[in-house]
Amino acid sequence: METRRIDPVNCSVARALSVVGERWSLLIVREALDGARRFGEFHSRLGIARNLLATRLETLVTAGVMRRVPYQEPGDRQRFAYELTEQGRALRPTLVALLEWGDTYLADPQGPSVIVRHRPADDASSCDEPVKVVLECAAGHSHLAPEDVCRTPGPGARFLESS
Amino acid sequence: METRRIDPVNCSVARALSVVGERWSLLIVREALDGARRFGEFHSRLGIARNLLATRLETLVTAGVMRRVPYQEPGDRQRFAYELTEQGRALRPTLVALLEWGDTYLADPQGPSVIVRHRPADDASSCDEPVKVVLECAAGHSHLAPEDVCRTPGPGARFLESS
DNA sequence: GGCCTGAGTTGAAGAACTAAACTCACGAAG
DNA sequence: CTTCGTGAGTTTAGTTCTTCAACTCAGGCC
Repeated sequence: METRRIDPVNCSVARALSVVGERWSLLIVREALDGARRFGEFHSRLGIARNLLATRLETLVTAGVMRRVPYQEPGDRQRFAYELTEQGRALRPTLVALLEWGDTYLADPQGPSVIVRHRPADDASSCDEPVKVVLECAAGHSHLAPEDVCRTPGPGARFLESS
Repeated sequence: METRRIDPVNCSVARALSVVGERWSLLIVREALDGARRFGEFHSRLGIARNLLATRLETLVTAGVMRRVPYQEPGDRQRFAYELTEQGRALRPTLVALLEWGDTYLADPQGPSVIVRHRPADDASSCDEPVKVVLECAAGHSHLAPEDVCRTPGPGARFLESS
């Protein structure tokens, strides 16, 4: 029998990248996690072209990563802001993983420009220690090395016959 | 005093994305983590255009994510294969995080097509339980929610005066 | 009314991506 | 020694995506 391979196109990584894999998407999400809400904030923080920002925000809203909400500053007309949905906030681990990778291998000589810290919103138990992303299995083994994990087919796997 | 904001361009996420943020880069790394080594393997698994694959592999090699190594099949001439460096393998947590996000929010109705399992290379302690990515702070608080972390300036931070 | 501001939209030029045909180096077959 | 087959790219032409700059649009303010 031929060895079977998991179809690499029917994969959540590919689907995830089709939503947040475009050039500015993850940076927009990062700024949103950091508190950006308005069109102009994203524009001036990132320096992204305005039309592209409009397109990206629309894509992210359509994908359910962000939400377009009306707001009104006193003495100003109604405008729209963009905020993350729960789905969007769930990208935090991905961004922390990328940040860590960048810090480790592409570091600024000065050191990292950003440190992610444990600081709950209610600030009651202000811990403030740096946060890392770790791989952990369901049996409780933690801090797995990249070599200690492998991909296996799941229930939705399609296969390709290797030719 | 004006509130100071961390310069969002001088950031490891942005630097990381400049290396692996292009359309196919992370999928190439994923296939490499799954054992792909040769030009044709990447090409047929991903369906990426050949010229683009050549360009991406060159970019990844230049960036230190992959390495070009000569190999020779018996009765064939010498060719080149591409394998991940340690820097490339370190992208595993990023890919697991993306996979998890995709599984959670963009799932195939059949269920996930890929499950990442704890299975060390030497297979001695074959645990095989599914692996997740978790946020953990240096004080040992684990399984932090996205809301429980925040970004703070590090030693290499540049600031922008908000205008 | 005329001016200002934030939030987009439009349009032209340049860069990136796709697809398919082409080249190249070698080993094997005749 | 000539031809054929194969893996690994390269070339080229066409399409799509990004960028940049200029323009529009709606309301508030003078």
